[in-house]
Amino acid sequence: MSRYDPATLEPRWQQAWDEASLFRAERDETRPKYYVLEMFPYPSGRIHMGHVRNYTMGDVVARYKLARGFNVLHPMGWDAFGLPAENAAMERGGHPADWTYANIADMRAQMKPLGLSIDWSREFATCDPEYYALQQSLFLDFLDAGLVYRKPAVVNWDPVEMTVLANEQVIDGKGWRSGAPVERQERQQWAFRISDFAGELLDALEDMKDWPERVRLMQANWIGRSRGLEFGFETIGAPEGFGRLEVYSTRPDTLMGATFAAISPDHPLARALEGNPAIAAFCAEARRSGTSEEALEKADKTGIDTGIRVRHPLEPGRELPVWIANFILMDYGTGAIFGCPAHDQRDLDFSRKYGLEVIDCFVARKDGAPVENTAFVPPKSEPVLWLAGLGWPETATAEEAIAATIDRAEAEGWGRGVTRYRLRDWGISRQRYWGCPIPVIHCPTCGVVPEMKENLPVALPMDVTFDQPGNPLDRHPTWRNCTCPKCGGAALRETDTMDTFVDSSWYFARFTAPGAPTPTVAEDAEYWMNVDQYIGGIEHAILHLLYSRFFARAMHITGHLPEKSREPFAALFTQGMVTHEIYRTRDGRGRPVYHLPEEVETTEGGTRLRATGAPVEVIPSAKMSKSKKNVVDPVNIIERFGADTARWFVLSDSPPERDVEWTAAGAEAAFRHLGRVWMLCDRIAAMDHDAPGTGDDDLLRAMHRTIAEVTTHIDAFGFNAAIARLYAFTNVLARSEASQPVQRQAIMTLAQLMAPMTPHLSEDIWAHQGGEGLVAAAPWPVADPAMLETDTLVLPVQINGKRRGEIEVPRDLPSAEVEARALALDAVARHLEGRAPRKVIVVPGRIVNVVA
RNA sequence: GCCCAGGUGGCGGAAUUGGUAGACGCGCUGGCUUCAGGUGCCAGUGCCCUUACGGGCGUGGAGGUUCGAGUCCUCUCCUGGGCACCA
Repeated sequence: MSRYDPATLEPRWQQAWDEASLFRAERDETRPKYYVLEMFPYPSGRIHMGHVRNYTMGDVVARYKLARGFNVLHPMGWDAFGLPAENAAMERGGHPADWTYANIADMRAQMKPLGLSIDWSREFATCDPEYYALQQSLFLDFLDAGLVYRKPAVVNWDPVEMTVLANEQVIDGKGWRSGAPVERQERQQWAFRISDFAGELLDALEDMKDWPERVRLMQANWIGRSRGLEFGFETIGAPEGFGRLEVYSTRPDTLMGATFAAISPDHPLARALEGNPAIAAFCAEARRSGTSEEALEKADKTGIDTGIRVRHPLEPGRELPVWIANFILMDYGTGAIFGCPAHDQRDLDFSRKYGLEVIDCFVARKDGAPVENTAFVPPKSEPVLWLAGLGWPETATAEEAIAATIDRAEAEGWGRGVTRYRLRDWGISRQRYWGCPIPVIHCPTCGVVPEMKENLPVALPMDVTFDQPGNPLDRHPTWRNCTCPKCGGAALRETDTMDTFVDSSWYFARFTAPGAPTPTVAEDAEYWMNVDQYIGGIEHAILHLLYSRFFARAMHITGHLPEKSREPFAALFTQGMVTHEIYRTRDGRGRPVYHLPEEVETTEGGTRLRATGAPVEVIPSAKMSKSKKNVVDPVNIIERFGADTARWFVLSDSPPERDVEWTAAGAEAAFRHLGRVWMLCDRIAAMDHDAPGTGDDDLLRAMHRTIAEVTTHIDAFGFNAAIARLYAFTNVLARSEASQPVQRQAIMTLAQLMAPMTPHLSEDIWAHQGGEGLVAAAPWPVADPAMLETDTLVLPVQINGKRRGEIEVPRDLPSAEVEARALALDAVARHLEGRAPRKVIVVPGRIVNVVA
């Protein structure tokens, strides 16, 4: 008897699939297509268990759909632009392109042994000049269609590195590398007009039933539609040109409680006042904090009185002070608000800090007390008792009061109702080298001029260094120099590159025609689009997916995608992370020291270091991270156990949408199980073909039930539950004494049902049992409904909702008879203690409950 | 701070529309095989009381709806994720 040896078995079958071109996707209008896509990876150089899980899930879907007769498209590529390549160049020298392509080669070599059913002929990287040239042509088409413009936007500027920093690179207001205080700076930025699509992107979510509810909710909140009042305050003492101050509020019902107005430090009025050194100093300080919403919300609320005042629109005699406040965002609304401290916690904190007045507009209907240190903010649909209403009923809800205020403002002409979105336009300019150059030219005579399509790509120069601060494109001796496409005069190239989210916003469309000279090909897009199943991490729930939805619309408007592709992802699945325990000890000074899994051992006495026997603290279920040393390298796992074990384990232990904890014991158990299945196959092959067996029918019934259950679970993405059924069936088969032909049928069906998860082992079993062709190409087994029926049922019998016994009854026994048999049970008689039951509930085919 | 998700045995988790809580796996315990280098097989395993029969308690906590709640409702605690230049 030979041993289960994945190291020899797996490469053999990968070669067989290759030779059969089994996963090569060809357009074929006579067959239904199925496009399954996993979010493509960033080429960091090493695959991790998260990749294994993500791509295994996609592979299960792809292989299953292939077996169900679909023409499957399952491609792979690389999200290859981005900061890490530049950081590597800075730290180690070399060029980002070399680093990136070497990483891609390494990662591809690590992925291939997983045996994924990928059409590798369609592979590309977003940093390929062929890809970004087409992205530049899309940009020009978008520009032409009015979907792109330039606007000033606020960025994190590191004055030492002379570069713009990502939010994650700003730590406590300082640059992560330089340690220099970061400044908020306004720069001209290219932006996509995604906010023009805000309403549409929001409304369309409604129909996207095959997206997770929470992702749709997160996107809806992100887009953030609100209805409010916009109006202008008349100002007193403001500089020339600032006669009115436009404000926006979603709570105009609290206007009578307004006690101050506040503007963003980036508001034009604030800038106009910077002649005052105190104001200039305040604004400079405010701009020093990060630009993220989180940083603004968490920062202490501070402000400065400008000395300017505004007139209350309904009580012209009342004047409100105008403050500059650090928590007002220039990007939202008009960058100016009126503050009503009684009904907004931030405004209240601010008012208490600076001694501003607090006026209650309404109080709770029961025990309504004036506001002290907690703002009164009940749900808008709740009736409240109005102290400062504007003619609406004394117990109106905020919703009613808001509508009434807007109506009145419009009737009296001092304000208007406005629907606004929280969603801002998508700023795509990055002052970085390793990205897709924005194909425009700055001409001293013609201004901003698009590059001509025949000159694309605007290619990144290779002769650059990263040893000085700033963007290498800015300081390149010749790259910027060009001629203006309009007037032919000397001009300069744009040195900003595009946000890498642009690269990933259309790669799924490019996969439908990866070699074409145009971004897409109509026939291919028409046939392959949309992505039937998209799979990726929840961390992309908002940005990547929202940008892609916008991009698909923009590509439709510019003629690159069909109408149906406005929503490019028919179904979305968000998978959880792979986690692992962290092993921690403390050094002499109490600082944490982390240990690799192989450095520790767990016995009855607890977990200890192998080397010293020192006790180790175990922290469960932590995201794998190099600094915590709790990473498991898939390459090592595949070497030791084979790809099928890795695939089986990452699917088996947790529901796909949740995190899975990698454990060495679990991986070993998976390996042992696959070995058992393999030996089972061997045993069945060696059986006497003609010897009589017992229990043929039982085994066949179990087999058909397993087919039905596994199929249902795979359809519902319940891979862990499918695997549980496969375990159970394997146990049944292992104990079966059925005849050889029936056992052979059972093991071959088992191989088929396991094939999406463990494709190599399944091929081997299939071949061993004399199956025809490749199991990967065999049609999916179908359960015989007649074999799923049973003649009798076991019904639990409850007394007052507690299970006390069970009865076995014929399937179609009438309820009255079921009731009689249940009452005849000893346990029922004992609990009734001679009394008649008050009620008996019989749920046919389910349960009997006796109410005593 | 705001938004979202999740809490079920020692562990990962299972459980059509509200209908036998703990499937399946890990771990652990006992036994068999004698395999000496990660073996196989059998049995048991939520907690507590009980020799047994049987009983009580159990899905983060508190209340509620129901013949019946892991599932529905209200409040609450804890953990994880996202927050626009990380990809």
